[in-house]
Amino acid sequence: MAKLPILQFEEKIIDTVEQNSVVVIIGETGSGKSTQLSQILYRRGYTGSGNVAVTQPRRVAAVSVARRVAQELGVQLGEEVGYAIRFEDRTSEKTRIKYLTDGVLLRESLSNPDLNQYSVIILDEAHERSLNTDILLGLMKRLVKMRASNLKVLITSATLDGSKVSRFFSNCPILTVPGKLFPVEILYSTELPKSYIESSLKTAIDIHVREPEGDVLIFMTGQDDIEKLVVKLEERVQSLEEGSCMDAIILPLHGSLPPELQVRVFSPPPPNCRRFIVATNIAETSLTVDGVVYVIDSGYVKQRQYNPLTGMYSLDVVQISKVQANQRAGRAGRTRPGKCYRLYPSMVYHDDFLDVTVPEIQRSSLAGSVLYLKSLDLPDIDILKFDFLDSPSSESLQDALRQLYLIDAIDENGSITSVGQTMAELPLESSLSRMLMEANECGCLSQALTVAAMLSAETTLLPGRSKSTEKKRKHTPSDLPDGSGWGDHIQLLQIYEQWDQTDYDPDWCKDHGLQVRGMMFVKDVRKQLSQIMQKMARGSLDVRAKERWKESRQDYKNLRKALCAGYASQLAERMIHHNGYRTLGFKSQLVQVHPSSVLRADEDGMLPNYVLYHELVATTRPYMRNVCAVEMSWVVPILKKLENLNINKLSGGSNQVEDRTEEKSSDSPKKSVDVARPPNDAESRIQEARDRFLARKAKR
DNA sequence: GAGCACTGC
Repeated sequence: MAKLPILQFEEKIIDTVEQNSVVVIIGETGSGKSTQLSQILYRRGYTGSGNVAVTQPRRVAAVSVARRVAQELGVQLGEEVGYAIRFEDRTSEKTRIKYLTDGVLLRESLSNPDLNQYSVIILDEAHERSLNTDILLGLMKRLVKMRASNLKVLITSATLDGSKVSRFFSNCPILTVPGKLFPVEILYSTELPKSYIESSLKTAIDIHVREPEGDVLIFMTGQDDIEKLVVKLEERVQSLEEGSCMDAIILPLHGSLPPELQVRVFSPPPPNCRRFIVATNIAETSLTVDGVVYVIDSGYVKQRQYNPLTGMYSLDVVQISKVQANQRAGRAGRTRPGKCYRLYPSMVYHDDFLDVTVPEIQRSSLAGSVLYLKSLDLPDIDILKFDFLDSPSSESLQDALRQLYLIDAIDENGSITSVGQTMAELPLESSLSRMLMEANECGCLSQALTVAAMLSAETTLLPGRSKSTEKKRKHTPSDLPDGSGWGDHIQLLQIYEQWDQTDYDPDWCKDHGLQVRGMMFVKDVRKQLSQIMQKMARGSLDVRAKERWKESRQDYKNLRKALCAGYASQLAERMIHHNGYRTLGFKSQLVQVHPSSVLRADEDGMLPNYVLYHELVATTRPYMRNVCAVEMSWVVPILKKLENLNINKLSGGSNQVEDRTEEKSSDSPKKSVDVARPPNDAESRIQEARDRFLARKAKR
């Protein structure tokens, strides 16, 4: 077996690490950085006083790389080499090299901020810029100053721009290790296509007819487009003259595909047969398909974004970055020289594409992260001045502070409260952590645990979207409990309680259109949460706990009250004459209850005056997803708190921020509630891009 | 009367 490129750099790496606390290592795909760096340091005695930690953004990566390294060192997994991911810790006293997800390292840092069990911390795949990696980068900067004598930090990245990370760490050295990628020829379109599905189809067939063997990987934005293209490809391939070219297999690949269908891409094709894999960006980093020689890149991706001014999430089709385009192209060069067909002109790539993907920290709600950092209680850290590689906007940080204040996690001066301290220890969104704390006071903790666990698995819980959904639909809704009209949280509770009654029968899930894996995940989460809450719980944590009020009333009043405390920053008030709502908060939004909700209207057809919502999503319209009825008397004190909110004080008074709360909260709705959103799919986006491109070309 | 990129504690 050929030596991995990184091994030729062993001396250089050791020399550099010896002389510096922080080193950036740029290693392209196939350099061996993920498996070899830890072994080099282990071999060279860096595990004398502590262990080597290697973080990974994904669970599967942590497990598979650990397994590989254990094999290479000829040891049992869990002994000298182990891994730790949520629900699974395979390490022991003997462990010297530990692979873990970055989320797990953050949790460890909570109970041991100095992380002194480690002598080396390697942040792998830092270029992916996951929210957790970004927070770890900030923490490492502080940690290397404190532990300069006994800690080494290595940051690895696959992209060529290590200078930014190096500058962040006071110009630390950058080592570059070549990868084992074959050259990939890039072919641009001369125009932006009218339809990117048609254009992908044409390119795919051209490759099939003209090019030698090798699989084709096509990047699309989502399930819908993938299914359309798969159908069209099948038609076209069948209409080709028999014997004119080799056989073809067409495989879809996306996250909502059941795992047994996902793994089909790992079995090699029969001889004289070409595979077409039509995939989302799951094939960009998460899954590596062997045998790909041709890549077709539409240049688009679906990205979830959070707007801190409105509290609204949206899933938008956006142009990819140059880094992403190159990552996609690289997928063609893993086994031999390949080709990448970009369905956009090089001018668009150079002028329109961002250099790097907008990091997750600038696209997410930061309530959880801010609470986490506050809970570390680092004396030298001011949250609004925290040293991030890329700072989130001040709007985003203020949004997080407002949310945390409303749910009592921080006080009016921005200091963490004892409630907030406990909340940070729970692996949940802060709203759900707060609900658990309140439920513990209200005597409904066991129910709240169930609701929190069910919401943690929200997406996997939805009825499977098989083709039979249409038929199932007639039976399923009546089979599932209806939340007694109070709303979706109550329904989730009732679903789990029914499943519990069957002793967690997988068939019961299938019969009721629930995903078995999703429900098993809920069970795991509930168990984990119970363990954490055990030490402070005031009542039973058992699903079947008989709570004192349960027999007499079925209005779930205590649970809804606990929910209201948790969702104090996610409340809405119904309009006077119709069933539209306006959100109560910094910037009022006109929203509607999502049609899938089980919230019930009264005999006059009116919905409750006040509701809480789990999430605000802008799809075809602004919707509240997962709502629950609350009472006005619970809302009033929260509104009072909202009136007195002073963002300058919350921010620690350290920066001059304009307080816009006053003017916004008095806003009265002007527009109708039916604010439809323009279409948001790749074909519409490409039309817009095409218009822009043609206009610009005409000018030149 | 809707609609599901991808991760993770």
